Amino acid sequence: MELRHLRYFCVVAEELNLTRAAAKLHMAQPPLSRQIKQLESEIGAELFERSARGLRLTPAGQFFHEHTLQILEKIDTTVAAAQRMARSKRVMFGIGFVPSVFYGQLPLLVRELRQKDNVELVLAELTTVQQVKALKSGRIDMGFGRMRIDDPDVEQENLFDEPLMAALPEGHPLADTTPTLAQLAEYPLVLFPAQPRPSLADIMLGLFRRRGLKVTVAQEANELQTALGLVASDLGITLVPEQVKRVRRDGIVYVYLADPGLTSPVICSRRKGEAPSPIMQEANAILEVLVENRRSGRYP
Amino acid sequence: MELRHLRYFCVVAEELNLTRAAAKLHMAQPPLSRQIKQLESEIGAELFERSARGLRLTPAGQFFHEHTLQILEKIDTTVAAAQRMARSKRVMFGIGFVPSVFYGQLPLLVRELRQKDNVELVLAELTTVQQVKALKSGRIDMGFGRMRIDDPDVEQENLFDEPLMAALPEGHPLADTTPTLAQLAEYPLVLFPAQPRPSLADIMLGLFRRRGLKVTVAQEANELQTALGLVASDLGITLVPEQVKRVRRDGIVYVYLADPGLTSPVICSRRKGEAPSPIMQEANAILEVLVENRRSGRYP
DNA sequence: GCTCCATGATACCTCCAGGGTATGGCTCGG
DNA sequence: CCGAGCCATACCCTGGAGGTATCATGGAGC
Repeated sequence: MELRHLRYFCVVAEELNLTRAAAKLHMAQPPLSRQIKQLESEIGAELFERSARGLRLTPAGQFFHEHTLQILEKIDTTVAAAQRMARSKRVMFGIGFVPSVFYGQLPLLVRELRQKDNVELVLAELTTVQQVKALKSGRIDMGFGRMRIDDPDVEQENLFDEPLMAALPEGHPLADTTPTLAQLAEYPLVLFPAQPRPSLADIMLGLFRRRGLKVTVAQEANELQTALGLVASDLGITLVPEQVKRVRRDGIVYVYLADPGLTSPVICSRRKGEAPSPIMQEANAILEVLVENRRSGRYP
Repeated sequence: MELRHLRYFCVVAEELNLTRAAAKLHMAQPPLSRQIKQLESEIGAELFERSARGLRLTPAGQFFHEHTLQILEKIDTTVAAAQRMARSKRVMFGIGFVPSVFYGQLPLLVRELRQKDNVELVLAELTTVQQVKALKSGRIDMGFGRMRIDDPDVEQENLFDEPLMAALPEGHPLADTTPTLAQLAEYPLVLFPAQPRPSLADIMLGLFRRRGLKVTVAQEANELQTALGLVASDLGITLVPEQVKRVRRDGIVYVYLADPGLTSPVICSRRKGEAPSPIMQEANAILEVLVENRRSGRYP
C-alpha cells in the first residue's frame, strides 16, 4: 500500500464516481479503477459497493475514509512542522509518559512548554520500560513513569510519592470509610493495567502480598477508563494514584486508605551524563515549580 | 511522497546507517540512499546529517521520525479496524463536536458507545458549520455544537441550556462575587474562539451588545487553554460555558453571573428524515439519560 | 420491452522510476 | 599511509503505474 492509494481513495470516496474522480486527479479512469481494486485487495475488505449507477461506501469504507483523511492531514502537518523546524532552528523536545501520570501536573508542564516558540513538543504514551529505550534512542528527552528501572544510561529522579486511593462503586460498604488494605482484600479486585507488564498492577499486587493478604482478581483491564467502568459496574474495586480522583465518573467514589506509606511514586527519567539543553533547563525549572506546588499542597 | 519513503526513513532513522538499514529492508544501499535524498528534497528539509561515519538525525529529522512512527502506526490500526468491520458487519458511527462541549457529558456518551462491540466510533472535532456538511456527506451521524444553523437536511435539537460563567484571574476584584455583565464589561475581554467565525465569541459579544454594553477586547485566542492562560496571566477576563469549570487551572477562578438567562445552548444535530439506525437509537437512549441527569443536577 | 447512455471493468501497450551492480570518494583508526 | 566502512554517483534493467480502446451492465426513458 502506498500513499497514492490513500489519496485516490479519498477523492473517490468524496466523488463516489470513478470517472469524475479520475478527472479531478488528472488521470484516466481505468488506472484509478485498478488502484482502488488493488487497495481493497491489499486491505482485504470491500470499501465500495459497485453498481451501474456509481459507487457507495461500505461501512468499512466509510470508516476507512474518515481515518484516511486524518492520516493525510497528519502527514501534511508533520511535513509542514518539519520544514518550520529546519528553517527556524527550532528544536524537538520529546516527553514520554505512562497514562496514569497524565491526570496530574504533567498537562501543566506540557502547556508551559508549548508556549515556548523555539520548541516543538512531542508526546508519546510509553510504558516505563519503553521510556528507557526511547530515551537512549533520542526519541524522547524526558520520561514520566511509576517504576524504577536500573539502566546505566538513564538517571531517575523521584519527584514525589503520591498516595494511593481505593476506587469503589457508589454505595459500597467501605464507601464512607477510610479502609485498610486488609479490609479491601475481602473484595474482588479489578487489576490494571493488565498489559503490558510489569506495571502498576504488580505494584498493587505486591502491596497486598507484602502484608500477607490474599486477593481475588475479578477482572483485568488495560485502561483506566475501562477499570473504572468495571468498578462502577460493581465487578470489583481497584487502587489508583491520587491524581486519578480528578476523573469523576458517575457511580465511583474514591477513598483514602488507612495504611500509612501506601504510595505510588512519580519518577522522572533523563539520559545520564548529558549537559542539559536550554529546553531541558526550562523544563526542569517548570518541573521544580510544579513539584514544589504539589508538595505544598497547592494542587489537590 | 509515498509511504515507501516513510517506511524507509523510519528504518534508517533507527539504524542510522544506510548499509544496515538497506539490509534490513532487503534491498541494496544505493536505491535506499536515493529514496532518502528524494524524501528530503520533497520535504525541503535536511533530515540527516551525513558524515563518513554514518548518519545523525537533525532536529527536524528527529521530529519527523517521531511523527512518522505515529503515522505508520495509525495506518496499521486503521487497516486492521477496517478489516474487522468488513468481517464482522460492524458499523461506523461518527460524532462531530465543538471543543467546548467536550468538557461535559459528551465523554460519557462516547464511553458508553465504545462499549458496544458492534460499533466503530469515529470522533471529529468540527465547527458547527462543518458539522452540517459532515452530516450530509455521511462523515458523521451526530453533531454537538452551540449554534443554530438553518439547513433543510439537518434537524437540530436543543439538549439543554448551560449557564455561562466568567473566568477571572485569581485575586480579581470580582473573584468572590456574582457579577453582572455590566460589571464585567469594565474589564478587558479575552475573546475565543477567534477562528473560525462565527462562534461562541460572537454569542459572547452579542450578549454585551444587546445590553448596550461596550467591551474592549484585549486579546483573541483560538483555544480554550490559551484563553485561560491569558486570563491567568491577567490579560483579561472571559466567559465560558459552565462545563468548562471542570478545567481547573492554577490562577483561574470561575464565578456565576448575576444576570439571569445568560446561557449557551448545547445543540445536537442529525440528518433529517432518516430512520434511526440501531446505533442511533442506542445513542439517543444514552443521550436521553445524560440530558435527564444533567437537568436533574446529577452532573455538576 | 427495447434502446440508449452512463459507468465501471478488462485487455493491452508504453515508458518512467524504483531497484540492482559497479565504483568512486571521503573520513577515521591503526 | 593504508585499509575498512560508509555514503554518493553512474548506469542498467524491469515491474508496474498510467494511457487508449473497448466491453459489460443495468437503470432511465420512450
